[in-house]
Amino acid sequence: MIRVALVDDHPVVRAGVRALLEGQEDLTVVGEASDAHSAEQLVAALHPDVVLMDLNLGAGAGGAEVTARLRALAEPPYVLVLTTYDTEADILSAIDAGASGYLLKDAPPEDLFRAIRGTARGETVLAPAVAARLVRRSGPTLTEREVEILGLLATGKSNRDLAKKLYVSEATIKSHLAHIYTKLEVDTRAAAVARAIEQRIIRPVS
Amino acid sequence: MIRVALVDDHPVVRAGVRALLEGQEDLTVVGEASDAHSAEQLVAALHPDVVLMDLNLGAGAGGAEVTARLRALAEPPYVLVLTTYDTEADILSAIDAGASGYLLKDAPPEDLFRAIRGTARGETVLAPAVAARLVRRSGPTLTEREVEILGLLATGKSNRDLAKKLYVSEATIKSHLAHIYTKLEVDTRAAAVARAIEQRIIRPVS
DNA sequence: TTCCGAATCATCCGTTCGGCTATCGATTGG
DNA sequence: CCAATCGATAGCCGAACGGATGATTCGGAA
Repeated sequence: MIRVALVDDHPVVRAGVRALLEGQEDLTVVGEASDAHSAEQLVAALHPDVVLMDLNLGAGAGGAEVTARLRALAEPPYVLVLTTYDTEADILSAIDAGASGYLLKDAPPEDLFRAIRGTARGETVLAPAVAARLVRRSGPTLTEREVEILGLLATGKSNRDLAKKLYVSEATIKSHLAHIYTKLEVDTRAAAVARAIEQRIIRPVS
Repeated sequence: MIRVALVDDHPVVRAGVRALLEGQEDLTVVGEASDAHSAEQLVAALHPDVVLMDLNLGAGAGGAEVTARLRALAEPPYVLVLTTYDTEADILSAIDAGASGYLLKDAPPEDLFRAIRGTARGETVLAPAVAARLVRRSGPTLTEREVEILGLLATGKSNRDLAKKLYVSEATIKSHLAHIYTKLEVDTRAAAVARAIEQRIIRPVS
C-alpha cells in the first residue's frame, strides 16, 4: 500500500485526487494539507511514501521551498509535483529541491496513478509536456541575465534604467535585448514581455 | 434533490467536485463532460438543474459559448461558472451568455454548495473576488477600444501598424496610448502590456 | 438640453529604441 | 587545448516613441 499525502490549497483538487486515489487498491491518502506549515507537520507526523505537491500554495512559502524542507527530513518522502502550469524556473527549482516528478493537473487519472507508483519506486516521472520543455529545451533557452532583463522590462524600465540597475553600460543592455529579441522572435520590448509571460519565462507579477 | 452536471476538462477537478457534492444530501451529480460538444449532448439528454461550467475547456469552443447554447435550449439549466481565474471580459461574456453565477475553484466547499443551491433557486451568485471586480470596477476601467489596442500592443505592433489596422491616424493611436498609460499608471508599452496581463485585461496568448 | 466621456485628429519636440557591426575577457566543454 | 557561449562594451543612425497641448464630433447621462 502506497501512502500518499496531498498538499494543495484548492479543496476541490484535494477532494478530487483523494476520490481518484481511493478507487485504487494500492493507493491510500493518509493526509491533506493546504499550506506550507501544515504540510511539514503532516509529513513529519505521518511519514507518507509520496507527497503530491502543488507548487502554488497561495500565500506563504511556495511548493518548491516546502519540497526542499521535506526532502531534508530524516526519512524524506518522494515528492511528486502536481500543478497546473508554471515557469520553467519553477519546474527546475522544484526538481532542484528534490522533487521526483512533475505532473500537470489536467493529466488523465491513469497517468496520475502511474506517476505515483513510479515515484514510490524511486523513479523520476515527468509529464510529456514538461519533459519536452526540459529536454528539447522547447524553444530557445534564455540566459539568466536575459531573463533578469526581461523581468525588469516588464516593469517599464528604459535601457538607461536597466543599465544603472545592473551596473553595466547601455550598450550591454541593448546587446542583451537584441539577443532576447532574436530568441523570442520579436522586435519590440512590448512583444518580448508578452512572449516571455506567455512562455512562462517570467511571471506577470510585480 | 438538485441535479448537477459537470463540464470541465480536468478529470481531477471533476472527481473532486463530484466527491464533494455526493457528500451533500440534496445534491447529486447526474453527468460529466470534458468538452463543449459532449456538454451539450449531456444537458439535452439529462436536463440537469444546474451546470457547473469551466470556462477554459482546452481546445474547441469556450465555456461562454457553451453557456450561451445551453441557455438557448427549451428548458435551459442554470449555469454556474466554476473556473480558476479569467479576464474581466471572460466574466462579462459568461454572464452575458446567461450564466447565473461565477465561482473560483479555490472556493471552500461550503461556498460551492451555497452557490449551487442559490443558483438552483434562480439566484445570481458571484464570488466575492469576482463581484469586487465587477462592482467596484477594481482599478480604472478601460474602454473597448483601449483593450483592443492593448491586445495588439502585446503582439509588438508599432503605432503605425496599429493605425493601419484600426483605420485611424497615428495621432489617434498615440492619444489612446496616453490614456492607457494614465489608467494603468505606466509610461511605456512594455509595462502596459505586463500590467494588462497581470490585471487580466488581456490574455498572454496570441 | 446641457455636459461629459470616448474617439478622432493634429503638431511639436526631445528622448529612446532597435538594427548593424565589432571587439574582448571568462568560462565551459568537447 | 581550442571552439563556443556568455556577458560586457562601443558607435552610428534613422525610426519610433512619449509628453504636452488643443480641437472636433458624437452619443448618452444628468
